[in-house]
Amino acid sequence: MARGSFREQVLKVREDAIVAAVNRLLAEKGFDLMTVDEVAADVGIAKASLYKHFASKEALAAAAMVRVLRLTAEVIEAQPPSTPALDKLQAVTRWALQVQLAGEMPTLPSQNSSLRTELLGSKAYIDLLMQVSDQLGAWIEQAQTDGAIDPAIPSEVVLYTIFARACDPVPGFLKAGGRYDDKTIVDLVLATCFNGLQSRR
Amino acid sequence: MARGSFREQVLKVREDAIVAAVNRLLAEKGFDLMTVDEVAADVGIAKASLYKHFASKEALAAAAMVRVLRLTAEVIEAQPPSTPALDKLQAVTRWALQVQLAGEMPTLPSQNSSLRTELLGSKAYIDLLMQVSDQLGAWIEQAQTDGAIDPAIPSEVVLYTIFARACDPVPGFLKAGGRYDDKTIVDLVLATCFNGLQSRR
DNA sequence: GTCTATAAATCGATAGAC
DNA sequence: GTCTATCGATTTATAGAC
Repeated sequence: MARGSFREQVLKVREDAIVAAVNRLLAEKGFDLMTVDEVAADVGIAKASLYKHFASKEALAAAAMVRVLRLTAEVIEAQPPSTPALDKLQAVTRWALQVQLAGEMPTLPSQNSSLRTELLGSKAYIDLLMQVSDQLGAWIEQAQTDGAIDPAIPSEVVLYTIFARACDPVPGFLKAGGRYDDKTIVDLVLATCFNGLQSRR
Repeated sequence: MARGSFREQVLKVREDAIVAAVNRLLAEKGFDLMTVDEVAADVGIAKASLYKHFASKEALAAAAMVRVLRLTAEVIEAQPPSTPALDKLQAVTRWALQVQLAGEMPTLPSQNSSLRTELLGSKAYIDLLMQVSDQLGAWIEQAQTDGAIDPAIPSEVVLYTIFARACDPVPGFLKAGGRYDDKTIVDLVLATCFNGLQSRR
């Protein structure tokens, strides 16, 4: 049992390294431009070895998405219960923007059908996605009850709008411009998202 | 001259058909998943003939982007001068959301470097991009002077935020949900963008 | 300029030895 | 499980006849 467990741990460490590499490459180049050869080279193993761990390129991407959803769930759970719902939502959104700005947010093309199939077939992915959505959804409705978030906006729209910050191109544009540091960019985008472009009087 | 002009017109019609097909395919599948074979089949000509009109796949994409920028410039010019700047900005943003929702907004991966090179090397693209940016930028600063748009937000951030509505995934998600018609979706996303998620009191 | 046919390169995936 | 070597399919791009 001890040797089996050790072996499993070695395996897990290697698979973690693979998923981390996939995560980085997905964030850098996206799914279509990421090649399995690159992933193998990045991890330092042969491509055939990689396919002993993951059945396909789509499975690699799904594993990276599960990883980032797990991190998201952890950030959600780390929010103090006494905090107002709006603040929790902003904190999670801020975290997502920071991850994206750090070049560590994997991005998937929603058009790719083979990828969609793989994701929808992954129980770990679906379960985590529902868990995250449910928790954020509860906060959204609480914030709307509080009057902090506009009750006229369907909670579904609020959820999608927050989710979309993870692949918002605006932070990248502002970073490329070089006029603002990361914290300022996050503050600007977060404020634009929650306050809107129009003046508040 | 007349025959030459006629020939040129025939050529132009064919090239317009090519660019329209590219535009549709870019909107549907994105640059990486769009193949030149598909474009040729869609237009109804051989692939080799296509390459007589455009030098590369990147050149095809650039032509589609020039097309949509031209349309954008037309929409901008069609705004009545007496309209308040904020209303003009909202009208243009609304138009972009409608085009995207209709599946006619070409989308390019900002990560692809060969594509970036092609776009930056296209004078027509750069000129139109600057023209559109300058006109929108002037309206943004006017709206900030009016107090309609928050003067605390750098105009650059406002511009990027409006530009980003052209590739916002939220309209597509809402459409896939099937609970709202196109006009409602546009209204919701537009309101979220300009008013923000938080309540206005 | 349009076609058929094919070159040239890339990439996902696998065979088979160790 | 890891490796080397390679298959098979796809895709961009071009050659050459008409």
